[in-house]
Amino acid sequence: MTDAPHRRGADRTEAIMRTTLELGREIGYANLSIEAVAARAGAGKHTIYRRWSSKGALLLDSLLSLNGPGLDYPDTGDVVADLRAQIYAAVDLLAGASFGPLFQALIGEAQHDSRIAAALNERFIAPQADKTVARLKAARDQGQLSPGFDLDLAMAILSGPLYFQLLITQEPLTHEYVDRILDALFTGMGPRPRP
Amino acid sequence: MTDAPHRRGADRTEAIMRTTLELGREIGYANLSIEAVAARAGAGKHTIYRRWSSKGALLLDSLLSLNGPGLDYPDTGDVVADLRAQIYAAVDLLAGASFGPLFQALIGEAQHDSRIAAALNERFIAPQADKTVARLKAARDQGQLSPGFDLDLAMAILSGPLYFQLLITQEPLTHEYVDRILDALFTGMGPRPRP
Amino acid sequence: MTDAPHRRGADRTEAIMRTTLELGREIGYANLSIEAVAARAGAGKHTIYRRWSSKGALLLDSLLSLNGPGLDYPDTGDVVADLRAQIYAAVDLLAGASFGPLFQALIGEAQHDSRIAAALNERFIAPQADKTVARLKAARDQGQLSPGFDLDLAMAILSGPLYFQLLITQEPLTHEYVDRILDALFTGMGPRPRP
Amino acid sequence: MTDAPHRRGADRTEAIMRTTLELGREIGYANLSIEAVAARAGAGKHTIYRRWSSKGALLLDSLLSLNGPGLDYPDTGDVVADLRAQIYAAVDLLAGASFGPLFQALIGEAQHDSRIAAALNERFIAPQADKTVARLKAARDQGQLSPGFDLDLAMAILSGPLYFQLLITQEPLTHEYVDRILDALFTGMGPRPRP
DNA sequence: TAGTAACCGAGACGGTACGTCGTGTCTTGCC
DNA sequence: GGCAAGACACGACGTACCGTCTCGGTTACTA
Repeated sequence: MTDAPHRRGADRTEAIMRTTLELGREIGYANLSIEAVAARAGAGKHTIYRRWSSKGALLLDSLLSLNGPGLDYPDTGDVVADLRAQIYAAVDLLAGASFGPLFQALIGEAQHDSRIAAALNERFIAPQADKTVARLKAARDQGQLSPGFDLDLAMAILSGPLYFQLLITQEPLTHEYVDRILDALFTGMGPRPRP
Repeated sequence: MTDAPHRRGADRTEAIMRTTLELGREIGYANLSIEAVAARAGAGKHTIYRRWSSKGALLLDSLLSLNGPGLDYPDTGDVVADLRAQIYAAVDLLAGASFGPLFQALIGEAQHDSRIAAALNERFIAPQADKTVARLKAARDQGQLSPGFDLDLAMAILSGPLYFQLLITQEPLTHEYVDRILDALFTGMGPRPRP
Repeated sequence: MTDAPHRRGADRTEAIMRTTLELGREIGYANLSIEAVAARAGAGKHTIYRRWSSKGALLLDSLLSLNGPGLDYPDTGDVVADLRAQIYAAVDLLAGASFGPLFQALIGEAQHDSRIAAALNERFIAPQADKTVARLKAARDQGQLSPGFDLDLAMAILSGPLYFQLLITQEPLTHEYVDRILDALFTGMGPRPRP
Repeated sequence: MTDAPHRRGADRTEAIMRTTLELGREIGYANLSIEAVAARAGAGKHTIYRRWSSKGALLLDSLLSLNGPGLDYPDTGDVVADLRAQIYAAVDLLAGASFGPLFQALIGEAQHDSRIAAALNERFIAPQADKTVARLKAARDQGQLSPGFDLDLAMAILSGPLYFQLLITQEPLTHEYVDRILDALFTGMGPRPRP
């Protein structure tokens, strides 16, 4: 009817991904199995394996199919405000009750499966980082940051502590904590030590 | 004969942990199974399950059994040098060819298993962090850092980017990168932005 | 090609039963395990459990798959000769070197597992008994036996001592012994006691 | 204190056998394990293995420890009445609700374990049979039975159908059925067939 | 419009590992 | 020195998924 070229195929793909997220939220990633997704989705296992090579790949696609909108930076002229807005959004996604645990589990999976790691990087992490770096670069070009400002390192200082908290100490990620990091990055930690 | 109190038990425990590391290095964490460890160690599966509740718990203990010495800070009076030395050591352990992949996989496992996460934190992460914070505090008390210096945040800025690189972007962790972070923390990123 | 309806399934079923008998003869029923049958047959354990609920059920089917022909009575007009022929055949099967031990073990198993007992009865014992009773009935109808002749009891007297010898005293079952029982049944034990 | 030479030992032996019967009646022979008996009896496994070589041997001893009195034939002069009394008693024991299932299971076990079979024969079956044969012999010697009366066969005809019913068809054993067999043996089945 | 190829559900299949249970042997320490 | 307690190596249990495969029964393109 519509112009969708592979109607049946796309339907199944979406149904499977939807089921994956649904089931994943219910029973957690560790208990999730392709077998169970197939059963719940009313799909044959083959139909899943035809599309994805592993549980991780399936979840990755499923999660990425969510943020159709994507997180784009507006450039309001205020770097800090822009970064803050964007990081708030990212934190809400990663640490939110809905899909936070699945995101977290997916990053966990990436530690055993380098293909997942690569795909996760390429399709989720890098785009985010690139936008952050681009926004910082714009600020630097406009003279808001010193010419020697290390863009990549700044990005890492903004992201690292958050992922550290998410993955390692497993404490809740709050907006307040984001503020502290932003503050430290742009205001500094205080006078340098005198060795 | 000797004063060894639980000779038989301790013997098996050590043998199993040794085998776990050996086999883990050979075939990787994902392919590691309790069954295989038992077989290789000449132990019954029950003997393993009696001690550890999961593959992750076994690997955690096995890895922690390695650095009996632990990484202690000398206080040379130079905070930056002391931190650098300690972080170098940590990075060499986490990213080293020997056990780096296993450490990484263990952190991955912690994302699906909250008991592993808690144990990992309590027995590996927190002690390290505490020492770092203590060393920073000593420096602050001695006036080498400003009174408002946020110790915990500094620790997070030192650790976060490293774990980010280890777990997320999966790029190699170098001493040079550690230097950049230390530099950024204590020297600053440059003048603050003018919003 | 042919009319075989469930080719793949039937193939595995037969292969598994064949292996069961083969392995059972080699190592005995007590040492037989579903695990070992699966391994020898090149089958997954699940494939066995899908068909049979226990070792006993598997052996029962395997043994029954043997005598496709079955033991049928010809009616030559001579009851005793007909019975003799049929009982000889039964005794040869039950006490034969090939499968006797397995039959015996199966009857043993039936003592702990009432489902086995029921199936064994229904599919092996009862058909045999029915045929014997039918042959006796024909003889009685033709006036070769007295009208009050107790068919069921006669059947029990023909079978009981044989199973007693097989299962309880574990002495070898000979044709000569069958003859003695037949003789006793139809000729009598001698004059009745005078109380 | 008393003259019992191995007081502690005998105590344990009895306690273990008592527990075996108790537990056997509760959960059935198939589910019975030496481990469970030891636990319930508050005994070490070693203490059991020191005395019995297998579950079957333990149960055999336990069951035999029951009928301290034993079943002795009075010789009232009436063979049939004497036999009837004794067989009633045997049937009540073997098919009784209390220990019948355990007896039955033990006979089942004997089919896989020839040591059990031998012991069962020697200590339970043969003594019974011997007494029966002896009683029959006395009757024959007193002229109550014909000189050619086959004592062993008569014993087998008396026992066989009962065990057949107990072990094979698993129908209840009644006194009425015993009567039918006695009747057939001593009164005959009717006129011989004319071949 | 008929044929035909791809896709699909269902699920059988050979595997691997799971976590549990019971075996029979052993070691330890109490009494 | 017998005993309770239970650790130990071992082997099998029955289950769960894996990833591959075969089977028919629809689609939906192609000729």
